[in-house]
Amino acid sequence: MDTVHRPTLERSEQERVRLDKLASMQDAGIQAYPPEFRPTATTAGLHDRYANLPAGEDTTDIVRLAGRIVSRRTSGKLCFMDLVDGTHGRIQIFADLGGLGEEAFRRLTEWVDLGDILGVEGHVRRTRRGELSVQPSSWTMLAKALRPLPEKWHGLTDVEVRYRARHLDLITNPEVREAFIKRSRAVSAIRRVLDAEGFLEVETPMLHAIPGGAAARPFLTHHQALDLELHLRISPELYLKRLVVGGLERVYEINRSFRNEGISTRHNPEFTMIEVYQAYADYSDMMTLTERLVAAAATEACGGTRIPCQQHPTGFLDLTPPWPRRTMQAQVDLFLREMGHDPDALDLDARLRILVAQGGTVPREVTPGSVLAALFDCFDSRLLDPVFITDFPVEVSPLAKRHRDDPSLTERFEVFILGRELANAFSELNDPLDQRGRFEAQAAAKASGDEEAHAVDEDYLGALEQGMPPTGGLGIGIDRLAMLLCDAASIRDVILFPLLRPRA
RNA sequence: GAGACAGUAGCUCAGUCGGUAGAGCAUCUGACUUUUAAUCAGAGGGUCCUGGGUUCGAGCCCCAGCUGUCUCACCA
Repeated sequence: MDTVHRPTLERSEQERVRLDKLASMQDAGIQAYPPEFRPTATTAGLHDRYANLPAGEDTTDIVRLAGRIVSRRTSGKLCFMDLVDGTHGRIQIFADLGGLGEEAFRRLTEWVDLGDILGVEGHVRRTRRGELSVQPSSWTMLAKALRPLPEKWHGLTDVEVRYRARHLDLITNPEVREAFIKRSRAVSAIRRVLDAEGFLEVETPMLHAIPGGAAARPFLTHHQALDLELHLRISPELYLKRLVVGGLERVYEINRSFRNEGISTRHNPEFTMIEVYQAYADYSDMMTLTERLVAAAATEACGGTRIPCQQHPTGFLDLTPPWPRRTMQAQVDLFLREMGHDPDALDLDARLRILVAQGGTVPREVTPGSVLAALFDCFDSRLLDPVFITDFPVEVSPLAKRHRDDPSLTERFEVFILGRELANAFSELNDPLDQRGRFEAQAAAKASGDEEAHAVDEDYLGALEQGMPPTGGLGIGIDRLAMLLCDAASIRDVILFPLLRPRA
């Protein structure tokens, strides 16, 4: 923890040494933080360009290279350093007395510490031991590091410090950097697919007077000038559908949403979703869209749709479309049969008893639909391979359109992978009177103590009354998708700065 | 919100039965012009998470607190 929180006046021995070196540079009239250095090469670029340079071979090619010094080996009149840059290659700096001259070499060994950002200019060569190197004729301190790096072999392992001081984590642990690059690639692949299909990326408010679009406890905040209680959004859904009413027939938002709930390996209070709305589409269109988006993300981030996975018994996770589609009823029947029950012989009371025996949450209002959903929740963690669970009961789906063949169900699905919900989608409810009725049922639940129930949103109802075309809507958890692609056990491994309690 | 586990040098970690605080890397000094976890010799570096308690004596035992991790609950 000292790495993170140390009063600036209390310096460790190593920090005092570095401050002394800084002072010594300043005494010599040399800037430790100069304004400019233009590299002409990158570490990865040099490895590409000189891949075939034989060991022991020298070139006359002069390059300017900049990056962080992560390792150093001095040997009398030689000094080997490893320099790392943003392309995340590693190039050896082969500094010698002959190449630098006496003063520059002495200053190098005197002033340069592990962790400093250095610029070097020199020629490219490959050493007899086969290490591609730059032999500098000059060097420039670009940023003196006043704190030491974590240990070179074990790196930084203390998870608390890794999250609080993510910069150290990124410098030290290459796999961490790789994970965030994968996440970024996945998101840009999703953008490319949607942009190519004519979707418009939009931004909607994060400050909501009425939090809607999901069942969740919101964060509260306050606007001074308007003297207004506001909530951080729990979902952008209702605003996005207003845009569809307004004629923006294909929209999406990659959004940060906020839910005032517990923190776990699968939950961060602020998290990233993508929501997509497409007019004149329904939930089966959203299923194929989900498959396209996830496949594109996996291909871009991992090079394919079959990816390594420690949590899967086979060691792999196959995301290749198409994925099976199964109604919630059929899935629950499967579970019940696995337990030795005959689903057709179970009445509501019997199902309720099984629910209680399984340790499930008994719904506030016991109906066939709510018990079905509660039973499903008992077992959903078993769904490892991608599967669409479809046709949710209307009671638990206040924003989804009723099923065309069964008004007690909705045209809704969720995608489960590794026992976790990855996506949630439906044919959007565009019947304003039905929607009003659903809101009122939610409001009644809220009045009887359900803190997460939906409130009646008159502005949204007004928009629906204007007429929303039949629309398919889809939400995908980006953090959870990133977890899959990165084979990460914790959501904190794919969120750069997960929420932690502040240190005093 | 509940339980289990953890916190010792800049980093990674030992620390026996309660009896002077340890190692490796890093740092400092010295040697070395082909090293790459470089090597060799020497040195410095500690609020043992915090606060109480027990004890002649606490890194170690007890209590409380702080922070984190995991599991559970709520949820995506």
